[in-house]
Amino acid sequence: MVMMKKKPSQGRQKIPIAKIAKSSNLQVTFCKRRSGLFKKASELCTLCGVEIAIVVFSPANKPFSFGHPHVESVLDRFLGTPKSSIDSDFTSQQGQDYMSGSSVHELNMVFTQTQNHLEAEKKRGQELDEMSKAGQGSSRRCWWENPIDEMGLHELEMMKAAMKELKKNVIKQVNKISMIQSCAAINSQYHSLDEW
Amino acid sequence: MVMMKKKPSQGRQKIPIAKIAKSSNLQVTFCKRRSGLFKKASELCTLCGVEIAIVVFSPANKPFSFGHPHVESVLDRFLGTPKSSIDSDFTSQQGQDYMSGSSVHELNMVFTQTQNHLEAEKKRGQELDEMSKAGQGSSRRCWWENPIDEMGLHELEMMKAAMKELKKNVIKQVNKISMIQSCAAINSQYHSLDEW
DNA sequence: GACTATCAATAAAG
DNA sequence: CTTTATTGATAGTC
Repeated sequence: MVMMKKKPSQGRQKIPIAKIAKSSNLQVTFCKRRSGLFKKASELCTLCGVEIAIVVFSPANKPFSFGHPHVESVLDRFLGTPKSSIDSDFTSQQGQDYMSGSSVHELNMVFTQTQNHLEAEKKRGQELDEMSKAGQGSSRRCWWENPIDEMGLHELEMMKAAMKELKKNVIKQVNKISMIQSCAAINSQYHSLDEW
Repeated sequence: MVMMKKKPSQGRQKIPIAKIAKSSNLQVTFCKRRSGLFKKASELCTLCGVEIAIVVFSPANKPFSFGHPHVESVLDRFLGTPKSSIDSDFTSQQGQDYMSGSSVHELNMVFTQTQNHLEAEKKRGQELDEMSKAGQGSSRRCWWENPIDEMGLHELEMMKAAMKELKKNVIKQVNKISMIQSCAAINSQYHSLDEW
C-alpha cells in the first residue's frame, strides 16, 4: 500500500506504579494483572512442581483465588507451619484456646454469630467506602445517624465517651440557663438529670 | 575497542512450560520466578489498592509468602468468607455446623482468626468514620458538635430525649455484642453501663 | 548477583 | 474481546 497511515495505536504505554485514579482503567488493569499473576503462578507450579496459593480481594472486595493443588490445602499447610513467619512479614502466635470447656456445638454457635457480625461489619465498611467515594452527596449522614445495629464495640465505646462528655456539657448548660431564668417552674423538668 | 566479540549471551530463550528436569536450573528458575511473582503482586497492590496474599512452598518445601497488608489478615479474611469458593477451586460449604468432626482446637484457631478479622474490620470502619468526619471540612459540623453554649432550652430538651433513645439502643447493642463474644475479659469494660 | 538478548505481558485503542 | 506497540520479565551465561 502506498497510503501513509498514522499509528493506529500507541501500543503499550508505561504507567507509574501508583494507585490508578481512573476507575475504569483500574478495573481493567486489575483484571489483566490478576490473570497475568495467576498465569505466572501456574507456570511456576508446572516448571518447579511446587504448591502455591494466591488470594486477592478485588477493588470491589470480591475474593479471587488461585491454588495448586488446592487453595485450602496450601493454606492449611502454611497455617500449620508457623515458622513460615521467618520468611516474610507473616507474624503469628498460637493464642490460648477460647472456652476450652465448651462443647463443639456451642463453639459453632458462637462462631457463626461472630461470622455474621463480621459480615455486617464488612458490609458497613463497604458502604462507608462508597459514601466517601461518592463525596458530599445529599444522602450523607453523620456517623451517629447510622443504624446502631451495625456499630462495632469500639464505635460504641467511642460513642459512650462522647455521650458522657455531651451529658456533662448539657448539664452545665442547663444549670447555666436555670440560673439565668431564676424561675423555678421551668427547672422542674430537669431535676431528673441523674436518671440518665 | 577494536576487538570483535562474539555474542556474549543468547539472551532469553523460550522454555517449555513443563517440569524442569535439571535440578540446578529448577532452583534458579524458582528463585527468579518467585521474586518476579511477588513483584507483580506488589505492583497489583499499589496500582489497584487491593489486598493480596501469596503462599508458596519451594521445591525444598520451604515456605515463602507475600502479603499486603499482611499475609494473615488476608488469609483470615478469605477463610472467613467461604462463599469465595465460587471464584475458584476452593470448595467449602456454608453449613450450620462448621467442621463438625474437627477438634475444639481447630475450631478455636478459626474462631480466633475470625475475631481478629472482626477487630480489623471494626478498626477500619472507625478510621473511615474519622475520615469522613474530617473530610467535611471545618465549616460543617454535626449538630451535636455545635457548641452547647449556643443551645437554648428547647434544643437541650430535644437533645436529652434523643440521647435517652440513643442510650437505650447502645445498651441493647452492647448487650448483643457481649452475648456474641461470650469472652468475659472483653465484656469487663462494659459492666459499668449503669454508671451513665 | 549481574548482564543482555529475547519474548511474554500488557496499556491503550478498536 | 482483539489488535498493536512497547515495556518489562527472564533464560542463559559469567
